[in-house]
Amino acid sequence: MALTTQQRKENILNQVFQSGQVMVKSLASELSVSEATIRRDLRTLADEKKIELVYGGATLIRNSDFSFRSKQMRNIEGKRVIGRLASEIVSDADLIFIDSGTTGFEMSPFLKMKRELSIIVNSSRLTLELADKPDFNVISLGGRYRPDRMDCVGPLATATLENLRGYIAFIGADGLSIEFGITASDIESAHLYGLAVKNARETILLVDHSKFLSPSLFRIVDWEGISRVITDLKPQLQWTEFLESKGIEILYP
Amino acid sequence: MALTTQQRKENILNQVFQSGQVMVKSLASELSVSEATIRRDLRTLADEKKIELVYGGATLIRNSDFSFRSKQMRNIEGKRVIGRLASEIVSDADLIFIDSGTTGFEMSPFLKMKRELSIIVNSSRLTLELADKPDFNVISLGGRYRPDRMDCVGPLATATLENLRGYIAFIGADGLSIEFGITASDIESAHLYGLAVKNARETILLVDHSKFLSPSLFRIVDWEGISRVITDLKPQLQWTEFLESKGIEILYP
DNA sequence: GATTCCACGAGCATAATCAATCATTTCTAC
DNA sequence: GTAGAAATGATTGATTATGCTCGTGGAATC
Repeated sequence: MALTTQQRKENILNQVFQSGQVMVKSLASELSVSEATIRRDLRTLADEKKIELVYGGATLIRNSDFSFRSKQMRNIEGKRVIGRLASEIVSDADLIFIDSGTTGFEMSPFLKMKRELSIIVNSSRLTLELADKPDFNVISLGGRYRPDRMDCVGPLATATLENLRGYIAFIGADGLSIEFGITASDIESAHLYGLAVKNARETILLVDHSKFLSPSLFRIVDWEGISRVITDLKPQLQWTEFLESKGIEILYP
Repeated sequence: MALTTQQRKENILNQVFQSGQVMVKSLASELSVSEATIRRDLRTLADEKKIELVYGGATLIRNSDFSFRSKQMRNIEGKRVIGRLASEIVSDADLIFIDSGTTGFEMSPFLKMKRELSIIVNSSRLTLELADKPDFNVISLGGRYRPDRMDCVGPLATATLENLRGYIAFIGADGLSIEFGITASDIESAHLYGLAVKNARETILLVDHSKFLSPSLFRIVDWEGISRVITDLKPQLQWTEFLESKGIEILYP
């Protein structure tokens, strides 16, 4: 049988996914091509991160790489620090909510060190990232899916959220203002996260230093619902004084 | 035979949909035109995103496979055919529900030729697959996420579904039984899809021929809610008679 | 650690396929 | 009928795929 290169590669991929491993020799005889061709195929597939080369053949890829960390990663280091600090608040078997922003996403590697967490999310990135840990229970909110942000919002999301209480909410705002409160750059996120805070047992705010004094258009909540703020640098005096007056704890490295 | 350009392209498209793959050489001899003409046709169709060029011919649009294909690729060709037939029922701007099975997933390349669909899903695979088309409105059900099936089920999913009506449901059963009805292999899927059928305006059943006479444990619904059955091979006489007596239309290639 | 075996990658030759171009034919509008 | 446009077929050079050989080096056995 004369297979095209595409068909052959698909065949190889199927075998890899099926049995977790393939060998150059057997593929060559099975597909009636030379071992050189098989090696070339495997190398191409490996370049595309579809498989992983091993001596004698290829295997499934280990790191299910869903991390498109390329764009909009301003101050990624700061967000990672915040993610680590935030994770320290979480205990085994906790019930938490994480919003769909990049800061919350940075919690995931540290959260994976915990055990038996239940995690409410509206982000498909976080779902995929966290769900591969078998003892985690990931609850997706549902709703209208926004491809650009990879999250779900809208009435269906809020309706689902109304059925959930007792969680610790981790919210990453787009902007902060002493007078106006915590803000987001789009109204649907603001509405959903406002409800998330309202129903939460406790709310932790995750904001890197650039968010102070740069409010966005839509208010999520005012300061009443917030119990702690985690950031990457010590805020200015006016902020520390303000937050202290509100009884809000400030955490930074 | 003298075909017009248009007829020839339709013929090519049909072949691609039927077998998933066409080759320049065979098309040229089959349609009695030069290979150059075939290449031009294929390039035009590829420019219209109808097919994808590969070395030696063309294939269906490739779904962005990550590790999905790992299991349950039994009878993938049959499922693709069913997916194509099912898509023909869908019109532009329709509201549809698709379950999280592989058969439903095979509808996606054909659905992408439609416009302005609203699609209710509980599968993150389908979400990611369909959401990159800007005029599509993807509604995710939410609920407890199951990593192995990449879908959401449970009370939160059913609660969200209770808010939605008027859609056409496409359900891919795991098994069929004349006495017991349509069945699934896990109770949570069965419960969710049972509700999906109950609230649907119309329900289309997608089952490849292997599902006939192999019922699973958990009933989704009995036959009352089903208006059409789409399969890949003509069922046995007892099935055609039974479905006819229930007023259920049968579609196969 | 030394030896043997064999997988691997690079380079080359061959064959198949593709893209671009041009001449010819067919279709269409006037 | 004629001119212009579109479609087709053939040709050519470029690209891609494949198989073979050979030198290198990793892996297993002793």
